[in-house]
Amino acid sequence: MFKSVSSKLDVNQMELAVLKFWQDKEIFKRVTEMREGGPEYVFYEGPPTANGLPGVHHGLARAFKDLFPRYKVMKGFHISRRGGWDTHGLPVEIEVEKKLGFKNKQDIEDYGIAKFNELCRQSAFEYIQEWERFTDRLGFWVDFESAYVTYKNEYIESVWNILKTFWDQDLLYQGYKVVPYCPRCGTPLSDHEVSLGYKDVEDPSLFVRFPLLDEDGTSLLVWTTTPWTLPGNVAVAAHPDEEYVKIERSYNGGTEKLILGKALIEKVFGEEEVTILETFKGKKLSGLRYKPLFTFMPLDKDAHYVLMMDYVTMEDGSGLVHTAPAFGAEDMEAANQYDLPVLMTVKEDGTFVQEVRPWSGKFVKDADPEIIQDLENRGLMFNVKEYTHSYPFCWRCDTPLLYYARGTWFIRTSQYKDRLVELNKTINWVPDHIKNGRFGNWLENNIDWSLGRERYWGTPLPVWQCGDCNHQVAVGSLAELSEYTGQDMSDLDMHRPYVDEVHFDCPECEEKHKMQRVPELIDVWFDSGAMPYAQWHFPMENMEKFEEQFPADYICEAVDQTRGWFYSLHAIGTLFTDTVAFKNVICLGHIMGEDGFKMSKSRGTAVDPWDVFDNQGADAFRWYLYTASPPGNARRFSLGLVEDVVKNFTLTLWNVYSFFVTYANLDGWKPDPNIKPDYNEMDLWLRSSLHALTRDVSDAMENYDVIGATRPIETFVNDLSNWYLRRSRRRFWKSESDSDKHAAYATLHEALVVVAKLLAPTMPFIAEELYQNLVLSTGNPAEESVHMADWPEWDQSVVDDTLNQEMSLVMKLASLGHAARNAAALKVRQPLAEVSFSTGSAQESKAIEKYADVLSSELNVKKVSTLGSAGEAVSYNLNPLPRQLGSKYKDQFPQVRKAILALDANIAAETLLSEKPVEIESKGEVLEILPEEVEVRAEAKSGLRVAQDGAYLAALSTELTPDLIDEGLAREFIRRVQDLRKSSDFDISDRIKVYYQASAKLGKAVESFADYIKGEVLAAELLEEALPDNSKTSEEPFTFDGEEVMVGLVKV
RNA sequence: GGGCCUGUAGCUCAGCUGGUUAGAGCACUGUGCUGAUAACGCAGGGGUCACAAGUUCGAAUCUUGUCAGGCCCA
Repeated sequence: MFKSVSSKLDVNQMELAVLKFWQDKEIFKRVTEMREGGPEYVFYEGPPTANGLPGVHHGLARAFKDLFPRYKVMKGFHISRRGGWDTHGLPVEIEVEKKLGFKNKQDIEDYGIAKFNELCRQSAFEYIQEWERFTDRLGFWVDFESAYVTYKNEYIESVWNILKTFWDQDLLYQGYKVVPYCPRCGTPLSDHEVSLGYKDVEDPSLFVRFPLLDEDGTSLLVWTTTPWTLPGNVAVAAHPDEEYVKIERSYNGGTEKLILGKALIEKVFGEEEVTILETFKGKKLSGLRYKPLFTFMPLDKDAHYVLMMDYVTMEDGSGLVHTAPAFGAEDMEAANQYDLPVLMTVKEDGTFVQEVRPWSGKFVKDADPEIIQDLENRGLMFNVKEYTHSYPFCWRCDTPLLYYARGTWFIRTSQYKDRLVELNKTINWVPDHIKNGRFGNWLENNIDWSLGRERYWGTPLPVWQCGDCNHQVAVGSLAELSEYTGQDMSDLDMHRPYVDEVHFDCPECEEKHKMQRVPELIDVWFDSGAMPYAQWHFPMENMEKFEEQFPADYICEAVDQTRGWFYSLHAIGTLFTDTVAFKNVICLGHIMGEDGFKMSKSRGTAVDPWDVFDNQGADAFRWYLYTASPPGNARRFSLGLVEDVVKNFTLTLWNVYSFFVTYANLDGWKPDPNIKPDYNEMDLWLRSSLHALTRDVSDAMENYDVIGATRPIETFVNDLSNWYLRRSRRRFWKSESDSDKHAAYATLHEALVVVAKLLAPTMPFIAEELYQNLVLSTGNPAEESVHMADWPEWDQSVVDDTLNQEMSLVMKLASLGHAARNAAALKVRQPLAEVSFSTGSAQESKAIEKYADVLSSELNVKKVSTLGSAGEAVSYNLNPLPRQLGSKYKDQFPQVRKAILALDANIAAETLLSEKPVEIESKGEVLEILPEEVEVRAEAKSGLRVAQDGAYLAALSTELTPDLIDEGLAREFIRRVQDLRKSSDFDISDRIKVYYQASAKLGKAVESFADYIKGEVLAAELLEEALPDNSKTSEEPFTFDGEEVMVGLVKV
């Protein structure tokens, strides 16, 4: 016996019971243990930070993370599924700052770094219980007990080891990075902070002459909106492939020559007439030297010439870009590429340095007018205008931000650019456009990884510097640090401020205790990217564990991680171990609110994941995420959308399942592998579909194609329910227990069990529920959980493509039959004498005969036939197929088409239907048109009711004989009795006596179909008598087709 | 401002290397079926395939530009 199943499903209750089962039986643990010794499949958990509540979007990532490990385990792989927590970084600090009401870094220093960091340490795990509860309820199996934590000493020590390795290879260096900087607060701002403070402001827009050294009277015309950066100028940038011109114009009573971008002549000169002397590519300007505007600063490198940069545009300005490396990111890039000097003309407080004598001590923006005046005086100013643009201000103090070069630490990733690109080519990206698009482009334009952060809560940069001779050493472990200090450092808390208190003697100049750690922490992305190594405390221990768990077979995060975790893993993998860190990656799009915009509380589009869990359940939540859109796309989300999954998929499956269990229990049926089922055509078709489904889902799983692994199951379950089961019901409830019944049960049981297994990775709860009842309650030997079972194999010999095609044709013809009935206003309960079908080809017509039984019972007709080529009932027309003919005849297609349509359709159709070609004449040429190049469409002549779709046609004879009418009445009668059985709460198998009193015509019909009626409604007797008092009856008589009847039922 | 992605029915999505009058499911209306079904079948309304230009015998599909949304970067 199977556990009896209600047709009503309480999803939440069912899932909670499954969760409890997993817990009680420690299924997750055992699933992992039982596969020990199997091949290893490696999954990395991209560590979240538990300082906020998990939301729907975390559900998305976790649902996708869970899928492939569950699948691979069923394929026999062993998987660790180790969890991890990201605990460092600015977001954690900001949360704590908010709580304490801090405004700036000074507040933190005043409060005390030790106390502050302690709060950060706690805050990083503030919602860890919520995360665990959420993860558990979603059914994401990940091992929290062994989870790695980025703030642990072992973790940090591994990170130090990697950095030390880089240091030894000269990959770690100090350099400049231009950052948005508030001169009043004395601090750089994060991108997030910068984006808070954009305002439209008016700034000067000036065109300045840069006179060429070797060509008197000729100047480069250079544009800038920040005059204060001009004293820092070291070069002018031009685009190598853009067109430039040298023009001549009158000036000061004589003439002058100016060089600028060709496209910008009008913008610059307006109405003024100028003579173009020469046009050339920017390349030609390369290396031209000009006279520096200012010479305040000493130069330690070559400067003041034209260089080639691709970022130069012809959008505005002059096409010649002033370059001051200290004050622009692109400028700094140029400086690195061309080895230009970096002139630090401005102090940290935003005033000019002493060397810039005329404006020394003046705030740079205030010096703008004086600089402009100075250039005017020297005849270098071409013109000055006002210019409105958007410029960032400090969100705290409203001071205009300066882009300003700060000293910081870098990793020389750009040196490995080619290798980064090369290794990326071996990674399987889903969707694949990320590989060469977003991620690939980012690698192609790789710049050195800016590693330093001037913050408090994070992994400290393990570089110590001598306060005397500036000698630096990198420290790769606590043991090394112990050696330097001569003290046991193994208990040191490696965070600030403790690590900063460690001093030791300088090995170079032997100054005592002069080695002091540099102030920086490292970018928190380095923490997460180091996770393949640091989670094992590699290389201090677990060497073999690391080898086994590296690289990852599969990782999955949202698309915002391209430059985050995906990059940090890849960069460290490439530089540290010269391999990829992951082989397959799914890059998810984000979750949107139901309006298609970012989910937002204020617009009311935010969804609490627990509402989904409690109402629709985790399975439907997951299924929606897998099937709604391709993984890389942004997807809309609302409770209603998940509800649709429950209604359309879960409940359909559940009802098939509950139908099966109900009847199997009634019949005492259980699977018996020793009985070979005697399958009928429907069974063969279903099994063929099932095995094809298993094949397709398996292939999709292997290719990380989530849609391909899910949507076909939906289609299958729909066909299972609405075609196989609907057409097979009688086989289950008929009274004989014959081999046909057994075959039906065996087929349905096999389908449900296989579907349960196919759903195990995606809908782990309902899969378990089905498996437990359908497999384990039979007592046959089996694994204890569907997740311990092996992934189903498919049998290619069972897959019959012809059968599948035939059946879909039959479905289509049935559909047309219904349409014809509908058009004739003849309800299905009214039997009809005959239906005829026509298809476009002789081949397809064979299926009509083969499946005549299915069609006749589905459509309630006595006879099924094929519309003959005799042609008495139909005429034909021809439809030339552009796909075939177009590609064959190209631009001749229109004429060919015309010629085909000009043929006598009936004659041509005869030929084509007998699979012979027809000839046409086009432009004097005789062409042979093949049967597969033309679709033959039948059209019914009069007297029949038809429905048609393309070449397919159903023709219904609508004539009603007295016998047919009586049978129709009998069926109406049956329908009323069945409704009454149901509303009287009789059991499906109850035998009854039927009493009735009917109007004359109906009474006669019931009498003549008495045996048929008794069989259908399980009646022992059918009596035209007064209704007994104890009978169940309807309040009113039933009326239909102008007849009337009272019915009373008594249980036997 | 740059890169990548997305835009097809009220909603969620298909539409393969160009091929007739652009499809499915949900929702809506009508109707039929049912001793599994919260369902299902059939029919109907609902589309300038975001917009514009181009290539082609033929464009939702290819090219270019514009607009809107998303993410990342500046």
